Amino acid sequence: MIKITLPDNSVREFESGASSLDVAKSISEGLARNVLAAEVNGEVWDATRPLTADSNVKLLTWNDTDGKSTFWHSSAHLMAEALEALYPGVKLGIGPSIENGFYYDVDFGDHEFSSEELANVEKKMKELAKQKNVYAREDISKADAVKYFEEKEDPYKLDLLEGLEDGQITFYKQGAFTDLCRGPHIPHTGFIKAIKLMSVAGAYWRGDEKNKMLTRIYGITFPKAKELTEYLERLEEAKKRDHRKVGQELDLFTFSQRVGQGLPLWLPKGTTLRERLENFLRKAQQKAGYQQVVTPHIGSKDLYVTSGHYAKYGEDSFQPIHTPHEGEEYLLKPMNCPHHCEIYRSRPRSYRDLPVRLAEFGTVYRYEQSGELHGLTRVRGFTQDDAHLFCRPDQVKEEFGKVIDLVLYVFKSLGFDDYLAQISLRDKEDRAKYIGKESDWDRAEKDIEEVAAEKGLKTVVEYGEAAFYGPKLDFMVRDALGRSWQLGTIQVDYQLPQRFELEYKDSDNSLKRPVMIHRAPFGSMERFIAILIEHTGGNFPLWLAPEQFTILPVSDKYNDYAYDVMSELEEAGFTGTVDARAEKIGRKIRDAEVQKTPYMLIVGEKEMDGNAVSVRKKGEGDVGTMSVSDFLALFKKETAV
RNA sequence: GCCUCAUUAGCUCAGCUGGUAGAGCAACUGAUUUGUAAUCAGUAGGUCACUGGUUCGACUCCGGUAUGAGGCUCCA
Repeated sequence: MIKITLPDNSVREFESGASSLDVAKSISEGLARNVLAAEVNGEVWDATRPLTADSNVKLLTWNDTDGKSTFWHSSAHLMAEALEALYPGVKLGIGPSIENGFYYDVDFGDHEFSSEELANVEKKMKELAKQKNVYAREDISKADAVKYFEEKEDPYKLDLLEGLEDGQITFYKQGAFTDLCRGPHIPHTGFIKAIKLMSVAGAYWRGDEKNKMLTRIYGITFPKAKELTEYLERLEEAKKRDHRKVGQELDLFTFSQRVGQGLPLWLPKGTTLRERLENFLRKAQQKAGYQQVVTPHIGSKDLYVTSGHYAKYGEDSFQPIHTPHEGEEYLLKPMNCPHHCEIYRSRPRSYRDLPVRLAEFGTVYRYEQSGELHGLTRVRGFTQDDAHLFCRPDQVKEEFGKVIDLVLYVFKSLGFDDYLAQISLRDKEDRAKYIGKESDWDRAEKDIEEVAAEKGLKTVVEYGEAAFYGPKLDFMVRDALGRSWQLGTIQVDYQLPQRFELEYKDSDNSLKRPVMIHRAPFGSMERFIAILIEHTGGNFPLWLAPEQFTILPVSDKYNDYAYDVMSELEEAGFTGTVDARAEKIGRKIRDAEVQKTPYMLIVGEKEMDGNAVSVRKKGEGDVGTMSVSDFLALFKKETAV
């Protein structure tokens, strides 16, 4: 007999060889019907795999992340089975689960697989799912595995096998399909009730562009049809909120072929939104002791040779601009830090001056591969809400902590409540891609980890995600649709101060080297606004809305009064317009609603006589008539950040 | 940059297997003076992304280029 300990610490006894599924059955049949996999001593196993020793068992269902990923991984196998049935001779690459569903990379040989064929594959999958084929695990020797795939002439699986050790290789079989797979899998295909193949895309074998391009088929599956419907509805909602679409509808920004790809043009309303955000941050930074600076959009090539960026990115950047006669070379600035370093150097600094905090909404230009460009989230010219903090080594932790406070204040003010801090450290093996002294790195990495812990941040550590000059703390926020975005970043840097020979006179009269902290709470204005648009669906908080109110006169007899009210509101610092068109009030309301204007003020006979406005709130409707001064008070209260 | 797909009026989209284009909204003109989500009528607007080719004839078929979309790779 073996002892199985469940998460609630209860212990049950079973005969050796019983499976997690048997454990589930002993609790309830209903549970057994929903068990997809089990976590056995911290490792995810097939629910059907025999337990042969005392173990801690956690049963995994659809509600567990690992349960879901097992479900989707098994779905990938199901799709592979359908593909083999429909397209004999296809070669299979890898088929993992992903955040939303799964994919399988397939080599169709000469056949060009088109998205129109997806429905057919889906049908076959449904057919196979109904057969409730069991996913069977089998240990196999490396030699036998190689033999199997040699006979099948599958170069990709053979490639994978090369990296595996004998004795650790398993096959999984369901129905007529056998795959090299570590597992685990759900008990049988019958669990997969709702299937949707989403799209087809190209993907290089092993993600290396030197390798052959395979056809990647994305799909998603669910244990219930209703969940698939809900998922598709969420996708629809995301599509509706796409910042590229909303940006066009609300006249925020545009692109022009003539200007160039990846170079956004900000329209008046978008500019207002952007300036409101900048002013908000400027104010917060002023309070936190930052000083605003302005630097040019280009800089001598030498500046970037000094910073080390030219060596690393020169080839993959916009190429230098040459002066006509002197043969000088300038680069469009890809970042602001070198310029800020020179500002630091502009005069001798004392230890009493530090920290020096230089902030700039600095526009930078980076050559991004054409295929990478995407709306406002990935562009070639963008503005960073940048700042560089020059401090003494003993101030690093405190300064870093203050930056965290600022970033969190920004998130809170803008309604991003769900976030995670990612500590980005060096790659554990490949150290060649980083510059600077080992001891500096060690210290910086340690500082970041400590401050994050002291601030009580929810963190994850990612190795290999550091910048080439130092470790980072990146904030990942989750938006209203549950999608995760990387926003603000804070980076510790010992390298640039050294390369630029930055110094300060310490209390003992010796020259010391300051430490730099790079930080950007928004990241870039462009990207942040894109995320904000999708987070809010274009329904910006009142204090950010480009047009905060529209005054709607019932007829042109009241236009003069409408303009009077507008002046009064504008004088109080708010922005809006009068819709003076010869349209009916219903039409004016509709247009203001479509433009997502937060407040509509309807004025006619009554209002003019009483120096009042009828207030209509977007999405809510009529909220009654009030005097202009009462409305102003309400407005002021609501725009306070 | 690579793979796949797309590009028709300012916007959203029709246009069957080749016979040079159409709607709704927007714009403009006129009428209407309007009370909480679209007033009516008229006018104008397109080298069908660009560029080669096949054809008696190309929006339609084929090649190239540009731009966009979904991926891959990349991201100071």
